[in-house]
Amino acid sequence: MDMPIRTADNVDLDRLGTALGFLMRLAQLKIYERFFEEVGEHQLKPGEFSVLWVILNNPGIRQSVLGQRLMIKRAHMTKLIRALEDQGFVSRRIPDDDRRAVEITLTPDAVEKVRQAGEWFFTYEDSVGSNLSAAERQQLTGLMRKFIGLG
Amino acid sequence: MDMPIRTADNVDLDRLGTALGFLMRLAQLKIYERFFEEVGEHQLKPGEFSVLWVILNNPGIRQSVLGQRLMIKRAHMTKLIRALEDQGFVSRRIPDDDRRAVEITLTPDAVEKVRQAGEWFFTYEDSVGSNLSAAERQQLTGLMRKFIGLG
DNA sequence: CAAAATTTGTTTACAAAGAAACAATCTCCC
DNA sequence: GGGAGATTGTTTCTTTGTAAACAAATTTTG
Repeated sequence: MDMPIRTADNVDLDRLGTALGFLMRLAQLKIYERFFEEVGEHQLKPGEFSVLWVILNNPGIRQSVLGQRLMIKRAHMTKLIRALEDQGFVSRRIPDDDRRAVEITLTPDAVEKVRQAGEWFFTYEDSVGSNLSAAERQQLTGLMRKFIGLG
Repeated sequence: MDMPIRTADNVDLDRLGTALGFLMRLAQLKIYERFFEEVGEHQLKPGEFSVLWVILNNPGIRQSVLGQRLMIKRAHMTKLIRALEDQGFVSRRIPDDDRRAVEITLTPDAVEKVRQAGEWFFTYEDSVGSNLSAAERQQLTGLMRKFIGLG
């Protein structure tokens, strides 16, 4: 009878509780939070790592393409790349091909660093969704890929 | 041979392409982007709406509990609630019970507004994931709920 | 019961991300 | 070839969200 809600479990989300967009926002926040609890200050944040990983696997990729694939806006990408350049991770090159564009490559030093970062990053990623069964987890991954429009 | 990646579809994500955390970040960005394309400036942003919706369904809920459920940090919640109060959507009340806490309720005017906002909000939410079959979509919703630890 | 520790919310200072305006280059089409 | 329009990246300004230090109230504990 009109008792104020005192614990998060008692909160009635109503239709919000089955709204996909809402659920995904929650999921992402949860993953991000646990990432910092567990991986802590392992120097590279998820956003930075994903940028570096994609550059590792696609040397010479253009800034615009990188941004499209990772859904990072141009203005923000400029800042990210500059920061990574300042840290000596990447180098930029203007192709003769199209002198507006910028091609990004890992520096020789960074190649090994990023591979190593991949070790713990994917170890963490593999632990995401461990409250699901293996089958469910795989199903979820597949559905997410289809949802996004990958593969 | 060594041709720079020119289109997003050609980008090789390698293991990142099946990493759940990464996929969810992408999914959420995609949903958010489409939200603004389609719903545009329908006055209420997703974050604001979800706060108001939860207050509607849990009158007198405490700020801290609201934050826990929606994964919004205390500092940020303070700002959100104050903004909503300035717009006349919510009122705050200090319970005798615990004079540190704040109980939030919708103003009488806001109740109808939020119900109406629910109309278009959930219409949009229902359209999320329409590139999946109905069965897949339902499966995805269920897996997401389990993943998050709901229900 | 009183001091210590915890919880709740606010404030201030900062980081992450986006929007809009801009400059440079390139493409298209007459 | 030469302008109109599109693309690419940068800059500046604003929004959104977090972190850390704080104040007030509450709970715990010796």
